[in-house]
Amino acid sequence: MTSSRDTKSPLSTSDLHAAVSLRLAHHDYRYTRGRRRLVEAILAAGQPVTLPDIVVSAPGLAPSSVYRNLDVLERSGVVNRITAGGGHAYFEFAEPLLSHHHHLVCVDCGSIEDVFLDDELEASVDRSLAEVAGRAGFTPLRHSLDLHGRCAGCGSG
Amino acid sequence: MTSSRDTKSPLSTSDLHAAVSLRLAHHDYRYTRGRRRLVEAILAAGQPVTLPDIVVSAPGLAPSSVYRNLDVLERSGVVNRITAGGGHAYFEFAEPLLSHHHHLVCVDCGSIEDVFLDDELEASVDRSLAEVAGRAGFTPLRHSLDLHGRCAGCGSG
DNA sequence: GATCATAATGAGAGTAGGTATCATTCGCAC
DNA sequence: GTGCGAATGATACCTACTCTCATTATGATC
Repeated sequence: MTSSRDTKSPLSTSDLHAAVSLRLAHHDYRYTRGRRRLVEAILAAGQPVTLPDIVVSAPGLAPSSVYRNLDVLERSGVVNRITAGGGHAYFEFAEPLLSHHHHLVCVDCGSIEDVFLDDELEASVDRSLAEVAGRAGFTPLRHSLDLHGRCAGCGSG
Repeated sequence: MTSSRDTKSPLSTSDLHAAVSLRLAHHDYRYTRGRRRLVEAILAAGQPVTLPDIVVSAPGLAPSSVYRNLDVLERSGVVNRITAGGGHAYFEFAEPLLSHHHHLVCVDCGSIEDVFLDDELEASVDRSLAEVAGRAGFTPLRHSLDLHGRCAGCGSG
């Protein structure tokens, strides 16, 4: 909302817009008003959001355009799509725009929360994954490490 | 295909059926002929499969019943649903029926391959996740650690 | 083994998240 | 300002999946 920094993002808001603009330009996309509003809606949420979340928080945006632009942003490496099953896909900023992190996925309500692990663990995970990937002739791009369980709201049932 | 053991599964085929039967019974479900054929189709595949995979490999099974029974098997803890985005969901046996493992997910063709990491790394991952989960009031059930990239077939393009 | 209550089946209709279409509008280069 | 290609948005469409319901199978009891 203000210029104060969220600890999760390594970029200031204006740097974020600059980075998004650069990435879009690199793929011959324009950073239009609608796309800027979309980026700001995702930023304002501060956590992974669904299409309904976005449309509700930014009522001027047409759903069809939001779907198309989320796809454009994903192709450009601006956002990541998180498909946790069930209902809608979730979207959040991709890695260099948001620090590397993981998710607490609630199996009851489907909500997704970001969490951060220490670098040492990340390094050993990457090392191990690179090893098994190499064995399978697989070219690694990124890993996803998510914890599935019940969020504080849904209780331990 | 035969009675020889796949290193990925800790159970023999007959033990698998017994375990499935037990889990279904525990949820007041019957282990019918159709469900047995479904379990055998997943077993024969030896890797995560989609609904079309199953229907093609076991043509007698009606899609609507397969969908329903995959849901029953999932509720009973027999299979896990893997939603990697894109098209169909993938299914494979759940943890105690299949050794704990992770996935190489191809971002091009969507194929999913199982890989196994050493226990020490798994333990430190669980430890770290339990820590951040506790901080968020989150009750952990299981973790998913998948590597996204390009499979040997799709190349490093 | 026959009976019976109940669960499972399967064909088809229905739902929902997401995509494609296309006429209109906008953005940027000149 | 003009012109051209890209972006927009309303709507139609697609498809993965679920629901419905009449029929059939299952297994517990006798």
